[in-house]
Amino acid sequence: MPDTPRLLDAIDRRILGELCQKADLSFAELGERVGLSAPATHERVKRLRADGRIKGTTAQLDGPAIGKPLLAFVHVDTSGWGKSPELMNLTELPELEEMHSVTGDTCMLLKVRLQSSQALEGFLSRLYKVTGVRATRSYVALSTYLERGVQAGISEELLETPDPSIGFVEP
Amino acid sequence: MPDTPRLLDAIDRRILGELCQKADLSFAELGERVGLSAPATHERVKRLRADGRIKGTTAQLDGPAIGKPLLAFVHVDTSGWGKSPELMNLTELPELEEMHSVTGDTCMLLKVRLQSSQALEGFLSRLYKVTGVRATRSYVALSTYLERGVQAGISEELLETPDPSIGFVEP
DNA sequence: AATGAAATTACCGCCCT
DNA sequence: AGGGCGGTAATTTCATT
Repeated sequence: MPDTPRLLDAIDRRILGELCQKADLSFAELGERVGLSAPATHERVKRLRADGRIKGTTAQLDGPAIGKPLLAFVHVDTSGWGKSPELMNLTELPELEEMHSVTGDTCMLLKVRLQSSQALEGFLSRLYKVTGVRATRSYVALSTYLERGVQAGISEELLETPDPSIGFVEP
Repeated sequence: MPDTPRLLDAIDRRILGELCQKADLSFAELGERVGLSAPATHERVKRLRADGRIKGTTAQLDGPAIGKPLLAFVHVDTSGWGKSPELMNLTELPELEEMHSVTGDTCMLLKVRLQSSQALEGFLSRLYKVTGVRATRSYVALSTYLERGVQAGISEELLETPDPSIGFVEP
């Protein structure tokens, strides 16, 4: 299975664009939107899955509506680096949604969605029991203005050479 | 429309647990897993949608496989507060996946997925053009160990009173 | 265009107020 | 008696060849 089996054409992108917003379309409906017959569309989607472009389809749950009104991002400073088995154990907690190692002043970035601030305290307490965890910094979400999965589109705009006369620095 | 129309029972939670992992099960299959007939399961799912527990279903795209290998979290310092129309314009960029206002030393937290580091530069450049944006700090993901949507489960573990003898502080 | 599977509706019965 | 909920059967829509 090659890494980039085939190139995506315009129709593939439109299919991905539709499916990442609403995955429960019928193939007939999806085909109509992209200008293909149902079976042809089905074939495309099967290919996109086989090529690993589409990893699967999931239901989007509403955090507050299922009892998890609190969203937080936790930066973690560790003494060691990367994937420790102990750290990976946290993965079993359904409250943990993301775990990335990142560049910058911290090593690990976690995204957690919790029942309450008490649960956040419980989570941090759990985190500090992991050997190698030095310190944490938490950012609690006050409002979420946008939250969605990977989008198919790509902006030309961002690839333009930035105007050097404007200039910016990260401190 | 009441905020919490009905309470979730054990079967609802199991349905949510299945669907947030794999939303393209047949109702027959899903029903088998939770111990209900297909129509009864369908009824439950319809209710969970109507009550806003399930917001929709989406395809999970693979970032690298669709040409976006770079994931970054950008903390933004703004002079004003909250939702400015100018900031909300960024929402149109498919590279922007999340935007939250957060507690802590920065005001806004963004999640972006991009084609390249050049595109990240382009994005930051675009960001600095928004009035009120003072400074940014970017965390680029080196490895993603876990990335998933809202999970249905809730850990009892985190609600236990933390052992006060351990103790921890956020600096 | 045809076949088989699945979603969806209709309708009936049970249980617990 | 009635409302909520689940089961079976019938129908329509959709996936798949």
